[in-house]
Amino acid sequence: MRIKRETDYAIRCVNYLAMRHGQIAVIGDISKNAFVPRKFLAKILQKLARAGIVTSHRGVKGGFELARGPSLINFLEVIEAIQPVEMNVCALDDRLCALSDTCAVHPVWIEVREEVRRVLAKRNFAHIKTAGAGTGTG
Amino acid sequence: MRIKRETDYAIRCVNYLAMRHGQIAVIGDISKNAFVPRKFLAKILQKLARAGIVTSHRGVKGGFELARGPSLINFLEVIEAIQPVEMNVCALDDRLCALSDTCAVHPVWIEVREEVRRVLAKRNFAHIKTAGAGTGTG
DNA sequence: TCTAAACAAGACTTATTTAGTCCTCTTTTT
DNA sequence: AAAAAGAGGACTAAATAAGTCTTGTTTAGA
Repeated sequence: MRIKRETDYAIRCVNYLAMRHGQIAVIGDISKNAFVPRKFLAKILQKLARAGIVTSHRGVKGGFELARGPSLINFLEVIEAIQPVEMNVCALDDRLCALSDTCAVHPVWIEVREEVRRVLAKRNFAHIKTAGAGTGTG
Repeated sequence: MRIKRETDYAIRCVNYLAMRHGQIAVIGDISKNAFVPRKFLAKILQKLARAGIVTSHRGVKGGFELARGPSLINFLEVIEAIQPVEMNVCALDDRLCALSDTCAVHPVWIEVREEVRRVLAKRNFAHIKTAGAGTGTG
């Protein structure tokens, strides 16, 4: 049970922007500092922008910045900007499992999913200790 | 972020054995009732047996049964018999990410992983309401 | 108003993982 | 010894993940 690499990249990217909150950063800059492949990062930033987590500026002097303060952005939203937190398919959408109606385990998956989402929602980007150099992968 | 189908099958399989705790069930029987492909289920049961969750009996009159009472088996162990709970790769093993040492996000993934594991460990197979017919998928 | 520096977006490609099947072997009861 | 189980490795196909490529649009500034 693992997040996608893309999601890890998104978290690191947001973390980098959080460290330089207030400044506009260009894709190439974020790419180098968060160690994310440039082209791939461009896609990720688009998703974060659509989710309202970052703001993009086009044109010469363009780039990206956080849409809000780091303390107002949590892990859950960043993750869900990239991929759903499902745990089990049925917990996200009953219709994806033919047996949900009668299944005794189904309600447990629903509960588990909600608890996990709460765990993720508790962490925001002001919580992260920017101790020293670190921007690296997790 | 999702468990594998195989893991879902394992949970349903253990749940079925929990419902008929005390009896030995044959693969074909479990397969029909838990709606898991027979050959695939055989593999899953091997993993559950190696993990000490079920006991296998070979030969004629053979089959499988729970190794302990349903209240003594939790979601986490069944899941981890099939796949690790990682969240992010680095949270399972630092060495899988070159940047773990300096990464500011790394410690957060470690915490999150432990909390998620606790959430899963809280659910055991006595907790599951076997209300009516239900054995279906989640 | 032209140009260069940015981002936007969809199509495409490749690698990896998942979800199984198949075949052969061993064990155990009758 | 025969038949009914499980054990285990090799193999395959489908799905998903991870990225690249190409072309287009926006904007600041000379």
